[in-house]
Amino acid sequence: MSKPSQITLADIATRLKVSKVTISKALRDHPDISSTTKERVKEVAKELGYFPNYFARNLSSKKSGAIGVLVPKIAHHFFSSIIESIYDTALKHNYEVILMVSQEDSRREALHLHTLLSMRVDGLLISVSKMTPDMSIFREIEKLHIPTVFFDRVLNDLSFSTVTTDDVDGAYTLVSHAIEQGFRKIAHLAGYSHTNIGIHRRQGYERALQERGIGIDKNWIIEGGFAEIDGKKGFQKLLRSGNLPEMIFTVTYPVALGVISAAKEANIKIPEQLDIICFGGSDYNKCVYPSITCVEQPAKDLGEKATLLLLQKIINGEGNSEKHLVLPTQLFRGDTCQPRLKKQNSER
Amino acid sequence: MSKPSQITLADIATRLKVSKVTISKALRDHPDISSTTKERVKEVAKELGYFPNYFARNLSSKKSGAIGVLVPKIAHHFFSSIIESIYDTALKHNYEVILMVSQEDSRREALHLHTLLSMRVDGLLISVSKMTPDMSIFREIEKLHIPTVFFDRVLNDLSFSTVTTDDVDGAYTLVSHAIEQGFRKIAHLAGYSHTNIGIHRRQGYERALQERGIGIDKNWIIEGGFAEIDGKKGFQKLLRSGNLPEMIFTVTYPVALGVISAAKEANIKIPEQLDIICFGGSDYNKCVYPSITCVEQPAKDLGEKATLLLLQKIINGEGNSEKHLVLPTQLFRGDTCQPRLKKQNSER
DNA sequence: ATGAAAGCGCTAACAA
DNA sequence: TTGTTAGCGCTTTCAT
Repeated sequence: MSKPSQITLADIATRLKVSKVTISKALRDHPDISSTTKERVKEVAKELGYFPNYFARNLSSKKSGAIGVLVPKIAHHFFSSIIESIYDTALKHNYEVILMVSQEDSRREALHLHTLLSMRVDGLLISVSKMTPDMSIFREIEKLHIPTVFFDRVLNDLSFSTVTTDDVDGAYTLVSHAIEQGFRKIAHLAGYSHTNIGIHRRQGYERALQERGIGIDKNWIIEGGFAEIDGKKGFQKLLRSGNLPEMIFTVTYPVALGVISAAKEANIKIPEQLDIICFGGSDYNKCVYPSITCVEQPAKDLGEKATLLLLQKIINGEGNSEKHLVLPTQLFRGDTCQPRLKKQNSER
Repeated sequence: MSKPSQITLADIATRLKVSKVTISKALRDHPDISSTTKERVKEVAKELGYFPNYFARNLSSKKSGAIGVLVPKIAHHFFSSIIESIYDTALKHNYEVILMVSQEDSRREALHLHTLLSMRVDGLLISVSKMTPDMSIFREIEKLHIPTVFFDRVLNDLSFSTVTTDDVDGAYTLVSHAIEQGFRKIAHLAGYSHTNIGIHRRQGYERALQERGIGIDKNWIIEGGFAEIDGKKGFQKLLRSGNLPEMIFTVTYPVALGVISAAKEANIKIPEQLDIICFGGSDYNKCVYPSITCVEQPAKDLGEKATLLLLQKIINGEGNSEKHLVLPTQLFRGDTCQPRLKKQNSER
C-alpha cells in the first residue's frame, strides 16, 4: 500500500452514477457530452484529485503526444540552449518532450533510442554523439518510418531531414575576418573528420586561407574532440612542436577555453602573445576578458526550426520527407582577433 | 499506414507456435523458461525487430522504471551538471529519466508535475522555480506518498527529503575570505528572500560581517533573481546610488557575469576598480580573466546523492522518510579578491 | 446525449 | 516448463 492506488475513471463514474465512457469523453471535451455533465464531471475529477494515466491513454489511443530528443551532451551551453528552445516550441504545440542524453557514447545512444521507440514517441529529434556511431540503430529507425529530424550533428549518408548551422560559411567568415585583421599563421584545432561539423568547419578554414593565397600547413591542423580537454591537448601539441602560430581557430567554444586555460598555465598571454577565435560562443563570452571573437550559432533558432519541422512531419504525415535547413551564423567581434598593427605599434 | 503497426509479442508467438506468455517471460529472462527456448525467442525477436511497448508493459506491471526530474532551468552550468549526474546515476541503476523544465515558471511547474504523475514515475526529483510556487501541487504530491527528493532549491515548510548545498557556510567562508583579504565595503546581490538559497547565502554573508564587527548596510543588499540580467540590474542600481562598494558578493555565478558585463559597459574595471566574488562557479571560470574567486558547488555530487537517496526510497519503501543531506562547498581562489594591499602598493 | 463491448500489448496470478 | 485466464485504465467503434 505504499502507492495508494490512483483514482481512475471508474471511481468518478460510480460516484456520478454514469459510465466510464461518459467521464472519459467529458474530460476530453468531446462534443458528445452536454456541458452540464462536463462541468459536473470535471468538478468531481478535481475533487478526487484525478489525473489520467498516461500509459493507459496512450496504449489505447496509440499516440504518445510526445517527441523524443536525443543529444550527446547537456552541460554545454550550445546544447542546453537548443534543448530549452525545443521544450518551449514543443510545449507551445502541446507536445511533451522526452529527453535522453548519450554522453557522447554510441552504446547509450542505441539504448536510449530503443527506449524512446518503445515509448512510441510520435517523432524523434536527434543529434549524434561524436564517436562513430553504430549505424544500425539509425537504419532501424529509417525502416520504421517514424518522423525524425537530425540537428547540428547529423549523419550524412542517411535520408533524414536535417537542421544544421552553416558551418562552412561560418568558419570561412571567421577565418577571413582574422586574415583581414592581419593574421597569417593560423592553426586549426579541428573536430573529428568523421563528424559533419568537423569536416565543414575545416573546409571553411581551408577555403579562407586558399582564397587569400595562404598555404595550408597540415601540422597546424590538429584533429580532436569538442570539449575543453581537447583544447588543452591541442595547445600542448602545438607548444611542443616549438612552432606556435599567431592565431588559433578552434572548432568549438569549449575547445577555445581549453586552449586559454592551458596557455594560462604555460604563461602565454592571450591575446597578446597568442590570439584565438572559435566557432560558437556563449552568453558568458561577452562578460569576460578576453571575450573571444567568434561566429555565434543560432542555438535557439536551431531548436525551434528543428522542432517545427518535426511537428510538421508528424502532423502532415511523412510525405514531405528530407528537408535540409541550414541556418546562418553571426560574427561577434570580441577582445581577441584585434588588428595586428595595433599590437605592433603603441597605438591604443 | 504511416506508422507501420509495431511487432508485438503475439507476432513472435505465432511465428514460434507458442503462447505470448512464454515469449514475454523468455524476453525478460524469467527462470521459468528453458534456455533453449529463450534463445530461439530472442533470435526471432531480433529478426523481427521487436521491442516491447513501454506503455503496455508499465500499464500491466504498474511500474514505470522511470524517475521524473523537474528543474527550473537547463541552460545553466550548475543545473546541467546536476542533470548529467542524475542521468548517469539513474542509468547505472537501470532507471529511465524523464526530464521536465519549468523555465522558472510556476504554472509550467504544476503542468509538468502532473504529466510526470500521469506517467506514474516511480519517484520525483525536484528543484523549484524561483517564483513563489503554487504550493498546492506540492501538497498534492505529499498526499500521494510518491517518493520525492528536493534538491538545491527546496521548499522549507513541507516534509520532503532534501539534498542541498551548505549555503550558509559557503557564503560565510567566501565573505570571510574577502574580509581577510582586506575588503570591508562588501555589497551583496542577493537572491529572493522567499527562496532557501536566497535566505541562506545572505545569512552567511551577514554572519561573516557581524563576526568581524562590520556593520550591515541594507542599501548594499540588493535582492533579485539568479540570472545574468539580475546582475546587470543590481550593478546599475549600485552605480546610480553613487556609493560603490569595494567588493560585490553575488548570489550566483551568472549574476556575477552580469555585473562584470555591466561594469565593462560602464568602463569600470574588474577587479582593479571594483572586485567581485560569487556563490558557485563553472568549468569555464578558470579559463578566463578575471577568474572569479568563489565557492564551488558540488553539482555532480548533488545530483548523485539526490538520485541515490530517491532510489533508496523507491526500493526500500517509503518508511525512511525525511532525510536532509547538506553538501559542503569548496573555496576557489581566482583572479578576483586578491589582497587589498597589493593593489595600493606597487608590489607585484 | 449516453453507454456496452471490445481491445490496445503486456504481465501476474494460477493451472496444467 | 509451458499455457490459460484476467485484467491494467483508457479510448474507440457502434448501439441505444
